[in-house]
Amino acid sequence: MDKNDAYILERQVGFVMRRAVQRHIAIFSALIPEMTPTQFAALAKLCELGQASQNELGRLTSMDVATIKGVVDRLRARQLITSAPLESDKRRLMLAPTRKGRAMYRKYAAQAAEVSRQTLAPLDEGEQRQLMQLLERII
Amino acid sequence: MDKNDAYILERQVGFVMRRAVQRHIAIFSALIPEMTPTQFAALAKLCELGQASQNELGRLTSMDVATIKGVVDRLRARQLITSAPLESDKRRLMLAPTRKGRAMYRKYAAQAAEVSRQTLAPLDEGEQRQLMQLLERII
DNA sequence: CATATTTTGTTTGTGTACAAATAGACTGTG
DNA sequence: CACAGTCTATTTGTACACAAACAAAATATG
Repeated sequence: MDKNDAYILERQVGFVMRRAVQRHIAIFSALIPEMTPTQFAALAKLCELGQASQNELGRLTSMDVATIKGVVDRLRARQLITSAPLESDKRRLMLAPTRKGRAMYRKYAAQAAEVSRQTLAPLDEGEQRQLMQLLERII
Repeated sequence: MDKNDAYILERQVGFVMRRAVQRHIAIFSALIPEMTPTQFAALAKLCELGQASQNELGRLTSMDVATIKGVVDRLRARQLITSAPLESDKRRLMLAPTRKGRAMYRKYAAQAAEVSRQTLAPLDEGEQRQLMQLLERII
């Protein structure tokens, strides 16, 4: 194996992305210690939609069925959302934010935007746009 | 709140990075089902170093003490690495890859590079370099 | 030299994340 | 209508990821 072919961990996208996510999560939990990024994502999406079934919410927030279940359980335990089986389709568990959940979302939406700003702070505006566009293309 | 100030989940760096990491991990586990990205990272770094203490390896692979312990335990259970307390510093647990571990690393190093290529495949070469540089700056 | 501090590793608890198996409810097609 | 296939949700098991608390060993400092 040539030296130029050497596998260098620090130069692999996966490794660099993992570290960038770690920093992002650290910023998030410093600014919003009350909940995790995942929980906030689910709550935010549910507030945007008004209501959604559990699987639906999972798909829209990129969480698989087992993951969204855990997130929903924890949000419900904190009374940020409610869940009720749907009459017209007894498989579905319809979710909706509670008043407390909507208040929580409103309270932290600006902070959550600030998390994004701080995460991207080392870059200028053009670079930030570039990074977002490049990331969106490798999803 | 103005419409332009609205919090849009899909436009937050954290969300986009999380999805990009999900795709990357899916590619990794399709190409290298025998181990996880994290395990491969630890094994690769240990093969590069020859030996290292557990905490040292954790720092170099960006895993905290609890995480690296679990990863090391699993690698050791599969006899890919060995661990032994160091005589000269009895706190330290010195790790080293086994012959089997080095063989595993050699076997999959090329595949791991291919994982990076496939992850970045939607981008041309210049864009790939750009993305890597931008990511490295937000770590 | 004695003790305060730091470092290494372990343990426990919580929270993603995904695979696979299961059960119940719906839908489409013959 | 029957029933095959699909969809929703749950459960179990494995694997990161981090915080906090702890013990033992090493180092620094007075």
